[in-house]
Amino acid sequence: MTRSPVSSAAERRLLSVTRLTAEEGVALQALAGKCQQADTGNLIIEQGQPVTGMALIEDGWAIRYRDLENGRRQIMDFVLPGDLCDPCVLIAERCDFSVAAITPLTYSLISLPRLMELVQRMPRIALLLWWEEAAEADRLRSHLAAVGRMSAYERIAQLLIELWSRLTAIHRATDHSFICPITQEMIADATGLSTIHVNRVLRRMEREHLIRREGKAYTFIDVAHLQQIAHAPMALQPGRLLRNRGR
Amino acid sequence: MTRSPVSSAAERRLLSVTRLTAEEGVALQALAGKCQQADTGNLIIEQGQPVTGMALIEDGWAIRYRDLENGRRQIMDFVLPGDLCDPCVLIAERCDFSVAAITPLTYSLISLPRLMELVQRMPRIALLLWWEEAAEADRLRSHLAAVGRMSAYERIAQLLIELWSRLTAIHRATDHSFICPITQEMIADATGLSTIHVNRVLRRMEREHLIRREGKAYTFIDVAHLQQIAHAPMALQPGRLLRNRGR
DNA sequence: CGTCGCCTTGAATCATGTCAACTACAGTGG
DNA sequence: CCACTGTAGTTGACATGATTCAAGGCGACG
Repeated sequence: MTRSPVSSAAERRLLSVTRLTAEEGVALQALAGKCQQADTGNLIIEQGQPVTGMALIEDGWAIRYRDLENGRRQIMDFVLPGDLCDPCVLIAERCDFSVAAITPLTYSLISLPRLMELVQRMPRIALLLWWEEAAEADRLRSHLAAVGRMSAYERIAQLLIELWSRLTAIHRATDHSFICPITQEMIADATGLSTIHVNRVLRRMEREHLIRREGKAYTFIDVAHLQQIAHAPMALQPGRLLRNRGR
Repeated sequence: MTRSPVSSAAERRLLSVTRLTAEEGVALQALAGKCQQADTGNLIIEQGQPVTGMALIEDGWAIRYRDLENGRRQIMDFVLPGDLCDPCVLIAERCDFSVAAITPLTYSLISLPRLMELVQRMPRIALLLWWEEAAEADRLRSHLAAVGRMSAYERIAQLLIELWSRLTAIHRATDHSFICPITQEMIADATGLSTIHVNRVLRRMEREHLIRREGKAYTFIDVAHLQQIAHAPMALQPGRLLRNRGR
């Protein structure tokens, strides 16, 4: 198997076990060729539509969600810079969820044929995508456990901790502060609560000196306590196949 | 790429887009070599432990779940005959969930090294596993949406419909009846409800002539209505890479 | 024939949802 | 500059779905 810049970028990504770094993002993006913009509210992927490619988020936030009847909505997770938007693209005919930008978004789109060709040439890329899929399943399980079995207070603490640690991994959180461009309604749709109750819980956390908020800026005053409330789990670690990168 | 019985079994599975048939199970099991038994309550996979192999369920039921503090528990999904237990094995160092038999269980275990070797030889196997992973993620998303945004009534209807259609796919449900060896406590842990409330909802469904129950046997009296209540989504369909099986 | 797991039911309680009203602020057009 | 509009956040009063507590039933099994 020959080495190419892309392969090494992917492998570095595996090594770091975090989201893609900006550098790696650029490398993969170079491969993809096309770079696109989306405005707040634009759909990147639409529930039920055939998927045409895979998106690598360069900058900005998106949500992955599903619309139910009655206008109900469940947010599966938040898509951050460096995230691969839908690795399932290679595997499934059409997605069962939508992805929408919630801030202005920069992303590069890798078309399906291009991606398939790449995967044929470098099977390790498929492993990377699979790992991405597994990591998402991992987050889904944590999320499910939270929504199914934890109190509103715990769920929201967990969401805040998760966002903070993911942002820290991509160096978008300084110290114990981060900019979080999501509305309380989105927190509600992610945690399975009502908007109003989310507000009450956030205010309670402020009253209890766990967090501070100024507009979209969140600051953790007592991280340890917050983590304890959230019963914060560890993130998925890569296994042998991805770790031993021998020839 | 050479053809082997295993490869063709796997491909048939892809074609059928359902769980593995008994025949295919036997084929893969032959490959695996070891066949094992587990009693009700035995752990197949333990949360946090390094994974040593992948299990293909031959017969019996299991649950995939996570234990939280306070004795709370979230059941992620039910593992049925023909299911591959943890494809994530190739990808992740250790699982973030447990799998426990809830009936006497027959399964074949494919050890990790064996599996890795097989995947090297036949990359399409990796795609199959990946697809399995994607299908599970799909079920997780439906499950999350149900727990986060649907009423107890809807959630339980959805669970019943899901089990019924999965059992139908492997020919373990006749007509509108099936044997469902799960306790109401498990339904509660899967749907994020209390045991008592699960009971009330089930009784209500009986009163409303939606279902009938005799011990572990469930019968749907009004499937259409039940599906409507459940807002039953379609299951994941495989995409191009798996569908076009050209050379 | 006692014990244990599972199911069932009623009454009281609680967490969370709903409704309604109000504030704050940003954008927009006159 | 103002009036207007819309979106997001905040708060109280009240409603309700779901939980908890408590008690009992029923069948399986040693």
